[in-house]
Amino acid sequence: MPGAAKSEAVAGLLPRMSQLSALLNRGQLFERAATASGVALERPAVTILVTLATADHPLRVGEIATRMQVVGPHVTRQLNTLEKRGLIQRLPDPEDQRARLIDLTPSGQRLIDRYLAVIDGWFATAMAEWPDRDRTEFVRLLGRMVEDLTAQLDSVADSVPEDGTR
Amino acid sequence: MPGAAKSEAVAGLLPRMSQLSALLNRGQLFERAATASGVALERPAVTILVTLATADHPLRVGEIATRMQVVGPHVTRQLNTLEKRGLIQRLPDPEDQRARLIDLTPSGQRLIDRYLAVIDGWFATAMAEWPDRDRTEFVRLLGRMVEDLTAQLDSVADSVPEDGTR
DNA sequence: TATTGTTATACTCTATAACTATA
DNA sequence: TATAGTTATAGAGTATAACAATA
Repeated sequence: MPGAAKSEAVAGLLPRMSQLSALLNRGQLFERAATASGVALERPAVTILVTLATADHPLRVGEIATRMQVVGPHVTRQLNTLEKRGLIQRLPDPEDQRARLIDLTPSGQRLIDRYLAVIDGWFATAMAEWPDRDRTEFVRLLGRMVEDLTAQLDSVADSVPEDGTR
Repeated sequence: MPGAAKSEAVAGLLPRMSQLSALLNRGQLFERAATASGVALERPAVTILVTLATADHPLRVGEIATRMQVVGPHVTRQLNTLEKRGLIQRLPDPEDQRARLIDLTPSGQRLIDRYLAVIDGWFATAMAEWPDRDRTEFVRLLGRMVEDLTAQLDSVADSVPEDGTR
């Protein structure tokens, strides 16, 4: 049987990941960072700005949705708000008249830079006592975990067609 | 200035953590595991069972809420469903007549064991190619990150009393 | 006919407010 | 008077359905 690793090693992984997730979603990481950086936007809107800032080039609506793992209409609604506030702009995509390229305005870039600076500062402080090597390793392993877990879930989805096993 | 670590090392941490969180919340880790293990419950209800299973002894309602980082009424509502289905039971707390101790029934224990076995199996498969050392390190560092980030956010909350800075 | 994005609507999850019982 | 839990209600976040425009 391939693919089965020691299960004892991974016991306790789900609770930890859930806690981390709760910290992001309800532990007010967002809320407090927004306050501390003077950002008066809802969480989903900020998430879009973070996605755009991380991409460093304009993204299509569909691409934003994929990266955020949400559906298109959700992105559209947030973009409407962000556009009204002058934080993003919808540009025509020269390669496809149906699509739009979403880009940060200078004002949007400044805002999200402030926000990310606060968060990164908190992360840095939280890990201040860590050995350098642990910091590097954690970022690396976290990235790999996201990749491998995504692939694993995709393969599960493929092998369980429609209605599930039962 | 104490507490400031290299910020370059932590750049990219937020996107990764967000992705992991999205995988848990919307990437259908839960939904697929529930299907694969034949668990017909909503996500919040399963989260409570996981919390109880991880604790290995009965918990008060308030303690469940704290561990899940949610408020009391949310827990109560889920418990009502779980009790009706015979998966948990409310026992009197001998030390305080106001409190109740929530415990898994044998049926609830079996159900959550099946569910956790599926998830742990997926985690193990996702990390099958990892060196043993990386697996261990990841679990350790993830645990420490949760601790340290929680402490950091608490200290931020303390230093920003009511209305925030601006 | 398939795809990109939008609008309108509905659902899931969690919080706040008001209350009861015990400390 | 404060605390543990419950009930009822409200809100935030995201999904599904129906549609328009371009490919």
